[in-house]
Amino acid sequence: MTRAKRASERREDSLSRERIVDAAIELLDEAGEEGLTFRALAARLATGSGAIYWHITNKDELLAAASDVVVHRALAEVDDHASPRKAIHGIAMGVFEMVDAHPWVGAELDRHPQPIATLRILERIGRQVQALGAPRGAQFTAATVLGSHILSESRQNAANGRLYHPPPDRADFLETLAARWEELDPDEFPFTRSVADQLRHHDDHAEFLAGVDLILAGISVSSTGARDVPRKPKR
Amino acid sequence: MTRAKRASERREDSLSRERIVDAAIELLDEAGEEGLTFRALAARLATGSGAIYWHITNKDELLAAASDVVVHRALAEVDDHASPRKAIHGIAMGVFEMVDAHPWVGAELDRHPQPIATLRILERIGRQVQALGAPRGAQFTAATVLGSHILSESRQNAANGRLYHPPPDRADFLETLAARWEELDPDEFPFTRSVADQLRHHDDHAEFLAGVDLILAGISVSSTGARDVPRKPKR
DNA sequence: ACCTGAACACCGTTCAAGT
DNA sequence: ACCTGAACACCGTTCAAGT
Repeated sequence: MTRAKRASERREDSLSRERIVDAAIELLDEAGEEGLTFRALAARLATGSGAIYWHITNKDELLAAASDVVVHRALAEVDDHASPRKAIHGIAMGVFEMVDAHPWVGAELDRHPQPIATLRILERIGRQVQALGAPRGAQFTAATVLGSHILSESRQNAANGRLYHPPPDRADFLETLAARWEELDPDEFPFTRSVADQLRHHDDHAEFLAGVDLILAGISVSSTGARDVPRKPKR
Repeated sequence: MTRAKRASERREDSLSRERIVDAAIELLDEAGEEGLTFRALAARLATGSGAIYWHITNKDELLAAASDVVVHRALAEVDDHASPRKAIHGIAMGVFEMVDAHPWVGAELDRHPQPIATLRILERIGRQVQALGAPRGAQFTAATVLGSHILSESRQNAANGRLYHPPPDRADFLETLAARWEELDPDEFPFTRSVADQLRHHDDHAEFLAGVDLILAGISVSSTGARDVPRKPKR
């Protein structure tokens, strides 16, 4: 056993699922989703493209594994021990910054339904929803809504960041966006036009957390409303 | 002018952006995202693949145009004239069913940030948020949160529906999902495991609208809180 | 102006052949 | 058991040549 282990580690440059996934993450971070090809990956690992298939089923599995690693690492750094509201803010910001640093994760997380990485996020949010005292039947809804807000907003932010190369000045970007919205047809887009100007003073982080708090407010209303109902009805 | 118009309509099988987009929608509905290739599209339109490029810039633009048409049609059938809450439910269900019928739209809508189709949805929701009396500064947040919930949940539902071929019995699918969640590591996934059993009696539509109402509750709290603040402060 | 279809520069994946 | 790299069956996109 010790011998077997030593044997597999003897050449630390030998191929392994872990090394492949790490190299894939590097490639994704450097060159984006289109930068991850089996040929480029094989070149980086100094092997043939076919070798990768001995360790990994296909590209989908590779992307899922890469996402899982990145999400896992990001969540490991989030501190849960504050109040539920603060902990949820912490999780939200952790995910936000993780997707900002690895934009491809955002796309991957909802390409497929419920990959393990998404469950990890749901789990961490759900624990805080429980701590918040939400009734049992409402916890799933609450966690899901929080999760989809966090992921959507994170993805949106990351996508905006990578839209142009090189990334323009933040204020310029918002100005361009606001101007575009203001050019929309007044008959078709009255609401969108009416909020366009707010984009000019848009604070991503503040807006993001305001959304989280809006949902938290909804949760606390639902909780108080339903808390009177005993789990096992008396009659 | 009449002559020019007649000339362009003389052969109703001549290529046009509109015909290309319609054919693309057909192909996407029949064969999914991977079914849309320029070769297949050209075959269906009885032309060469290069001809399409005279009318459309590239595949991204084609997907965006196809999504816009489908979203536009779906929203046109939604009735806005009920109470704001009912109208928002109507928009939500309209989007939900549209994505269920055209699963590829769900993926497309958040592949790129703010394509026109997403703005259409935001617009319709935003009008109702205004009607709800949300304060000016909170409208954007409220509409965004509602929009991301609606799109996430719709996409999730559609993705689940297409996961297996042929689609299994609904109850079987939920049972499988619940069982998988219950097999997760108890130390890593206590919350997820604790709600797994609820999946067995999961009602998609009810859960979806419960999420919408949760957010609406949050909006009304924020609104009452802020409504006292006059738009133009007196001092 | 608009269409044709071969050609280009790629992909993911497979597989006989090696060690 | 694990790796190699050529080969297969595709893609999106371009472009000279046609009408």
